[in-house]
Amino acid sequence: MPGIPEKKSILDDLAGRGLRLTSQRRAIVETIQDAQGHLDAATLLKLAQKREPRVNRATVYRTLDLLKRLRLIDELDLMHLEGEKHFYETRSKSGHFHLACLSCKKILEHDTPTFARLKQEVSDETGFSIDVVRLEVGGQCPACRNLSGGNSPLKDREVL
Amino acid sequence: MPGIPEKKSILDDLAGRGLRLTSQRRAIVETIQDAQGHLDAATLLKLAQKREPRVNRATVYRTLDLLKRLRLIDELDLMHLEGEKHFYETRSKSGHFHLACLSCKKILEHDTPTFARLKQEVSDETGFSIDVVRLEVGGQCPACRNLSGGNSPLKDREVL
DNA sequence: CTGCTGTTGCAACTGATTCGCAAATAGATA
DNA sequence: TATCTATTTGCGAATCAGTTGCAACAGCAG
Repeated sequence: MPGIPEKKSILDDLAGRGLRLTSQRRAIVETIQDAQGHLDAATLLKLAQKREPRVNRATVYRTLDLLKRLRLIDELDLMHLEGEKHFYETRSKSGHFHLACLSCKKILEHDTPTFARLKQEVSDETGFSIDVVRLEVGGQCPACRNLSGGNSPLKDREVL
Repeated sequence: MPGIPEKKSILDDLAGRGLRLTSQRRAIVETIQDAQGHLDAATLLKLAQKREPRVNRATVYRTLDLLKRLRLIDELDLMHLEGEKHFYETRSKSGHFHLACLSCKKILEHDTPTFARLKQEVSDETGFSIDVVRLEVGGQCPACRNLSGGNSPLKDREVL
């Protein structure tokens, strides 16, 4: 069973497949790997350009698409809290899932053994070979629950 | 604990909140409720216009947004198999999740008790009050696995 | 160092969704 | 039933994320 790619290996992986290590790809990949949070394409472009000013928007999208298809990164929607853009993280961080607080917009990462079991069960029960699992939870974090007075998280006046 | 809205009750729910039951809303809501599969906004527009020709695209989006915020429908991404559009289903069908075959693009609905347990655990472990859970699995269905000769589902030549 | 081929930049394009505003109308009220 | 008014709608333009065609560029194998 192949291991999940480690910190520095995405570029190695690309090279190993005969793909060219351009300065643009280097900048983009390193930006993703060094990033703390979840990057969207526009942010990734800006950060990558600090390392290599010649990075173009189209190249960012093309590289993200490449890394996605090679399963070196995961694409997240994060419950569309900030519009329809996507977010990305290295696959090495995989295994967890994301909780989005609909009030304060914070993203929390979480994991529990049941998640792994669920994946196994789904595979067993359906016969699917699973490539990607995207689990996203939207709700209200403990802090925001308290602020809103312990009420149901979404009252009419907040919703309408 | 309020029950999950039943077949005919979305319009009642809207009325109960003092929202106006326009012919457009009726057409859109009934279309969603009567639909068999998963509707995207464009398809919903076309189908709703068969019931009420005066339905406009903007109204479809506004109504979907309203129903989403009232938690009467769920929004799905279905792994972006067909572009970036979203799909919708009534919340009464909730509880299951979706498996998308990356080869034949078919969508399979599935459920397993572990899914419910997972939600409960997440809530207990994180203190989140959960409003929406979106679980989507991408992979290859049994039929497509056989067609591709039992190999790993995504070989280089398919990916690059 | 050269050439072949994979990559890139550019700018125009697409497709989904949103917006501002004037006109229409559901539903409460008289 | 006629009237009133806040809500909802249609329209078309705008936005936003992501994509594309093509000529120029640049890894890297030889």
